[in-house]
Amino acid sequence: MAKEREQTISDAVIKRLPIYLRYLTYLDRMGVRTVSSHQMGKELGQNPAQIRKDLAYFGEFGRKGIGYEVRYLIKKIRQILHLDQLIPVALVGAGHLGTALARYNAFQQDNMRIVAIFDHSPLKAGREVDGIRIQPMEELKQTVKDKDIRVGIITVPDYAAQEVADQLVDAGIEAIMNFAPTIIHVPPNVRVHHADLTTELHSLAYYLRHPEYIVM
Amino acid sequence: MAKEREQTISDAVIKRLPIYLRYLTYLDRMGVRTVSSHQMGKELGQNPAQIRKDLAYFGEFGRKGIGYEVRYLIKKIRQILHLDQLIPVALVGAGHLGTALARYNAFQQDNMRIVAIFDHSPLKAGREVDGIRIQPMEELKQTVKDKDIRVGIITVPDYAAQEVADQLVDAGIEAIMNFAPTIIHVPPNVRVHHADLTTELHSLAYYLRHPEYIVM
DNA sequence: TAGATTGTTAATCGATTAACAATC
DNA sequence: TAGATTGTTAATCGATTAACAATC
Repeated sequence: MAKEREQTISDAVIKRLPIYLRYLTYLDRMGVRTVSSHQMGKELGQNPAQIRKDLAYFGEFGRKGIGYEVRYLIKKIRQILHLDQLIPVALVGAGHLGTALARYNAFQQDNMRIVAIFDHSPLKAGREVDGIRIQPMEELKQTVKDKDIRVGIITVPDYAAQEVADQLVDAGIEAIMNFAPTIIHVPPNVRVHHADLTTELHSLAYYLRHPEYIVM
Repeated sequence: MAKEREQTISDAVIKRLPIYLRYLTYLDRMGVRTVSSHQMGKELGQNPAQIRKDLAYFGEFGRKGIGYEVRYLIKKIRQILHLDQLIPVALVGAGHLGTALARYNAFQQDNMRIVAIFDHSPLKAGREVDGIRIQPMEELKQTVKDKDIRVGIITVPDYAAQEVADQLVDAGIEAIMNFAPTIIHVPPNVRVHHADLTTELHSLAYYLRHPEYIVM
């Protein structure tokens, strides 16, 4: 039933799946059993055809005339995203942002679990964040191996980000989420997502009304 | 010289401008005077033609045969993004993530300045974060008016996000950056950017190698 | 001058949306 | 049965890239 012929699927599609998943999880909590692409599209601000097409890349999950069974679709999307298995995550950089993310509940959900925290500063090593001991950078490689860590989150200052990325790659990490405000370069077999908080905020400024100009 | 005929410019273009700006600022700090679209593209992983085209929407900033003057281009991009004026920002939700962002240096740069922090909890009201007093929600509307606040950052839990968004809109805010893991709905004259930390992380899982399947 | 690089038009590529037969 | 809704193909739309004349 499911198409296992993985034609490469575009990033845009993959980025939407977790959004669908989140809404479906909400519906499930509300006790809703089935949902149509139309309903989902309305709530999420997306074209229903797009939602159907996105899902259809991976199989036939719906029923004509009925819609999608919420629980079943949740299960399927979790499978597609590999969120049906526990994914151990390492966080590097125990500053304000790093510790906030480690404590951030929404972040610790859905089987992605921060299981190790590293920091460059000897002052921080030994402290705990949410029950996880902060380790020195020297222990990164071994810990990644021991705990089977597959994803790294970078929350160090920009000037240190590339060096940390190199170390994560060297330790055998498969994917990196970078919160440092700089572009990092990694080999093609490692996936990087840039969570660009600053650029996101700055692009917002463009859309402000500008009363100081007379616009006509 | 600059085209003031604002054909609507696509979001994709606007989102790239702060990335250019950041790199140019770095170059300036390094003492670099001019840069070509080719150089920029190489560093930022982007097609040079795209960079030239993006910039050309707003004017002729480069010189044929030479490239772009770094300082001049910085100035121009800052103008385009309205970052040449101080933009007062309010942050709502003084939890872990909120306080971390308020203290986050990269966030307090480039004329976007968090000038007020609000929290629902009476326990938090009165405390300070980085010299800014946490105010109760009741004071939001008046403070937004008094301090001419134009942008709101939402860092409350998901279930509270829509309510906070409504209050920000009611107070006359022009743009919202939403960190709560949920979609919020606002009138069309208000701009919302979703900083979707969780979905970003979850989509990363898709790209992990999956040794448990035999892929052929 | 020769080489480099812009700004811009044209070509390509990819993503979104519309439409509809199939069917619950 | 009639109405609803999927999965999918075709049409549209938009964004990216290539190419090149202009020119520093």
